[in-house]
Amino acid sequence: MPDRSTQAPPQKAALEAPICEVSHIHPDSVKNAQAHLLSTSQAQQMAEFFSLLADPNRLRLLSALAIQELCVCDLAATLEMGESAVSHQLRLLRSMRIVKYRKVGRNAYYSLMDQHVVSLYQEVAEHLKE
Amino acid sequence: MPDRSTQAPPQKAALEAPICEVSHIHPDSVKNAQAHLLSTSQAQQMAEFFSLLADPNRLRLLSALAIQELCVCDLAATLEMGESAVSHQLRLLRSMRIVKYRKVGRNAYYSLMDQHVVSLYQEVAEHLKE
DNA sequence: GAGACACCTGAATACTTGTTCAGATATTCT
DNA sequence: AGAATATCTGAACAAGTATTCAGGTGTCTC
Repeated sequence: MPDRSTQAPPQKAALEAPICEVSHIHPDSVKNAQAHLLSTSQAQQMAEFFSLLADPNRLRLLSALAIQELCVCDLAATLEMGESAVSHQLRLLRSMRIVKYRKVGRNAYYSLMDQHVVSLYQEVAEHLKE
Repeated sequence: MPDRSTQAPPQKAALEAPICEVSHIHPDSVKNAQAHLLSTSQAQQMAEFFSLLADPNRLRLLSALAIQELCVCDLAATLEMGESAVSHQLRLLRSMRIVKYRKVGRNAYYSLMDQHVVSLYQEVAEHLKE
């Protein structure tokens, strides 16, 4: 990590002006940062994943499923929300392969795809204790 | 984890009807799940945190800051977005103590508060490779 | 087969969120 | 002091998202 600490920026504007029209930036820093930057598609994909965890109801659903397999109506009763709402949320979680389900008669029993997500949100829970 | 596997639910409706009016649920499962459920406030707080990571531009900002300290105009140039937009996003990240900044003259150099967030999104990056 | 049940789905509404624009603040340089 | 620069901020608009409602599918029981 280059140390530009308290003194002024290394070069005022780089006399040999590059492609960019704005001259007040630090071209070397920008180049270096761009080289390690997350690609747009990667960022998009990750953002979609985090979006799924960015809702209180979905997190509570996951915390319930972390303990035991549950059917939709039990989840609805547990969280005190409508079965339709639960179903919609579960569909989202299913589309990202975070939960799976199994049909038994007219019930659908949902469970976590793996414990990965649980360890993820436990990490965040610890981070928030500070 | 209680195994309700392929056979029918343990009790049809619990003859001694409890507080709830809906009788088709599995009261024991619901109670057990509720006992381990994430509290509303905890879920809310965690959802807010994940929301911050649920945006492509913010993730790209963080990936740039993971490499080196950068000022606002460099970040704007790196991500090819307006300085105002960058500033707004940085304010959000600041409010959750994910980034910090230090003023040098008229520049504001931003950096990560800690590496915690980086390891978090690297975990997700791996999860998405499947 | 008729009816009840558990769940799913699509459309409509209300809410949340990101970006832009215009202007404000603070710092440097002459 | 005045001009230029770097960043910040608030309001307005556009885009995305959650919830509700009404109805649809498949399964079980009588």
